[in-house]
Amino acid sequence: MLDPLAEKLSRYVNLSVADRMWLAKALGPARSLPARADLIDVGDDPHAVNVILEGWACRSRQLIDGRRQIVSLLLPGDPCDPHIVLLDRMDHSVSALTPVVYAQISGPALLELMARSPTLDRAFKREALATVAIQREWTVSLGCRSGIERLAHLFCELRCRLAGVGLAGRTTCPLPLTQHDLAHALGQTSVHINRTLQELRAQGLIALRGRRLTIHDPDRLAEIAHFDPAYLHFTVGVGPPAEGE
Amino acid sequence: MLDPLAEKLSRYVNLSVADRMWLAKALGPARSLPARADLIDVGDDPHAVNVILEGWACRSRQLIDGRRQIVSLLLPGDPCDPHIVLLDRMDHSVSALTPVVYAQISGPALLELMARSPTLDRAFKREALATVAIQREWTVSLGCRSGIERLAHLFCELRCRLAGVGLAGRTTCPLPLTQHDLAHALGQTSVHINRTLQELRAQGLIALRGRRLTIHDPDRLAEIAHFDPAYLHFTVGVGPPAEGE
DNA sequence: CGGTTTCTTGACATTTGTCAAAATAGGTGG
DNA sequence: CCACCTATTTTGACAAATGTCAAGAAACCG
Repeated sequence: MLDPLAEKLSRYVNLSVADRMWLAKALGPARSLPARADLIDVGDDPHAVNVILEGWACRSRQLIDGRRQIVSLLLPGDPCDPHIVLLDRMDHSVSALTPVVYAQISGPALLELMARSPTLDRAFKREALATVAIQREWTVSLGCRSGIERLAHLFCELRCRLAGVGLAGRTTCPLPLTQHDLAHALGQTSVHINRTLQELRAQGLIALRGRRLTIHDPDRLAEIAHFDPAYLHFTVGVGPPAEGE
Repeated sequence: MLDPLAEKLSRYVNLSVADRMWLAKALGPARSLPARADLIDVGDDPHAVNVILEGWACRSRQLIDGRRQIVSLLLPGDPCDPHIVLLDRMDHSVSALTPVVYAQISGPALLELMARSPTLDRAFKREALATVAIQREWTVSLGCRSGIERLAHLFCELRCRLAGVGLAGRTTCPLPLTQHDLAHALGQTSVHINRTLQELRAQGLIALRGRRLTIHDPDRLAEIAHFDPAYLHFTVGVGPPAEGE
């Protein structure tokens, strides 16, 4: 998984060897961040696009009384809004949930990239559209799925997205989130998440141990979740399933 | 309100007269749609960008068991994802909540527009970023705001967005949604919305009659809602408040 | 091994949903 | 302008889902 970004963009377009090369060259040096640290904070002026290379991060917002909502999860290969550079002020923060390795693409480098390769241009645009679609799907989850459905849906989505960058098998993937994190992402209490997880386990649908998720019955889980992967817009087929880490 | 799109884009950049002209020329003929009709349905292949000129529409998703979630509201001036043309299949539908007048910008016309004017290019990109930011804020609302806070937040947001296209005053704006619509947008029951509305009225914060919202105490409403308009990213000031309709 | 984080449990409170019906408002044809 | 029909809003009684608080158990980390 040297280049999860290229891997991810490959789900949207067919990248040429040259595209991959340019992409690699546009990426700045790898940087590391410990868990819980911020990549960007609310109010910062974003000057580059961050790309997650290893580890998990999230976008989150905090209300003044302390309530916190994880608004989206960023997995390896995920760029943070290719056009974010156009904004003057972050309206949310991006922080590491696990230790994270990331790299930056500067604004000018990104522009050059997209000018040079129409394919990459198209890839970034599709990626952005898929990202909004995911955001919409989260809105649907929070708006009208029950506790158990939300959890099931999130698990289906995460497995799919990770599979898209070769980090998940058909029935298993890493899940380095605490129940507290899950609670913040799904708009519920960790206590309630805990009970819902037990329900899923009791029904023999999943196992979750040692930061790894195993889905025993993918079809039934997807059915419970009302999960339809169409919104991920993976137009180019996912490669051979690696039972990856 | 001849050109709500130009008005809206003016919140993100300073449009030149030429920009406005090109914009007007790129827009296809105005089309009308009765309330409840679909502009686009799930599964359709989007071939143009729809721009709302008059009336309100929404993006929504429906689960197989009938549950429905309004995922976002489209007001006059709102374009539906400038790059949507790149997708092959809609993952949600866009439908009219009131009678709607809209126009289309074809894919090629949009590309030409953005090639000709860097300002317009920038405007559409910022508009897209602001749209995602709104989607994120809805995620926050559904994830961690209570019934009364959600309603308050939505009202604050709608007034601001409408003011951005000259359709709202400082304390009043049209609100052509039924309580049923509000319920679908806020992930609650219409019965509960009804009770929450009464609570807001009882506290002397708002009035809502005849499809028009009046906010008696904007500051307190914003405070209750934890509303901070920063996420709308209106970087260019809103013009003189019209007590418009 | 000791300390910290994460997970689990129980009893209980609160919010929100459900169902069903009545009241009101709005729209249309006569 | 009235009468009637339909869509919307409002109410009440009750059920279900989820949150709160507090404490103990287990896992993880150095």
